[in-house]
Amino acid sequence: MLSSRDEIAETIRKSGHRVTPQRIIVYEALWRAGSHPSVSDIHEYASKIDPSISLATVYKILQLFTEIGLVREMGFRDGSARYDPDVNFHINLICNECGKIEDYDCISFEEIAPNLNQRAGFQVQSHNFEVRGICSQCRDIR
Amino acid sequence: MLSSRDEIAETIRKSGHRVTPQRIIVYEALWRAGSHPSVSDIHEYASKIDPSISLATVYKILQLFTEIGLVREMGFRDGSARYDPDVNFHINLICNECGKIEDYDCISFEEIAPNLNQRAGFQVQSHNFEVRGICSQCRDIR
DNA sequence: CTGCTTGCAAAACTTTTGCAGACGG
DNA sequence: CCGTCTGCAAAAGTTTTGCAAGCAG
Repeated sequence: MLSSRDEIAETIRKSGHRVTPQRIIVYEALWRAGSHPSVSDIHEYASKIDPSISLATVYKILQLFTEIGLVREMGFRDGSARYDPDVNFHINLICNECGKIEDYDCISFEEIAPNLNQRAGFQVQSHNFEVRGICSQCRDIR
Repeated sequence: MLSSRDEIAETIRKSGHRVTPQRIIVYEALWRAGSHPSVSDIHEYASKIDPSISLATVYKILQLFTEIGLVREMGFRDGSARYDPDVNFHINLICNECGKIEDYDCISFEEIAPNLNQRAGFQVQSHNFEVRGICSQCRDIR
């Protein structure tokens, strides 16, 4: 995570966009509104800090953050999008029973698909690696 | 792909569900309505075979197929869900420019995350590995 | 026959859009 | 100050639901 507000502001500014209070709040909400939060989660958390922040604004900011690589859009299909502020390569373990999402570290992407750029001519910008199943807690309950 | 209608019917029956013409049509549409089709794509294709098939029915059937492992729900977030009838482990290369989705084979999942079940107590049911970027064609145009 | 499935239409959500006013640099 | 950004409200989609009628087994 980017440690301070200054660092976040710097990243936004460098990408050619303006630093606004709403953007700072949304970035904080991304990390604090629970793990892999939905847009609603983020908006709910952000509203605690600034009740006037609008849902549409949250959508727009998340779109911007995705473009500049500050967050990763998860293809979590429960009707709504989920966001992962950890943009480093990792596996998301999603429990089909309780819905919990856990991060799991594995070997590097380069080891998984060596020279993807040369072989397929594909220039990688982001990853989304989801594995669904039953987590240990839900398995034990059964 | 399951080669014949009989095989598909058998799989559905074995899962404890009824075999209906709509289910057979949707399964065929999954493979023929283009690569990684959306629900609309599938419904459109299915309608050519049976114009009376309803969109709600297609949704319900896709939900069932996902549960019994006959198809994989992709977390492709362009507003609508996408489905991949190839449930074998592979990478989906998604072009951020033109939207094209390509399949890419890589090392096995067991090599990527060895003994996931023992290590994390996670019982894997399905995979969804998406890599976004720019495809060779779009890169050449630039 | 029984009760799972379908089709229809409405409802519930999520996400996008257009615009006037606010404000960051 | 200029041009980007926000908030609002409406619009556009997508997905779900309830129910009566239809069919698979």
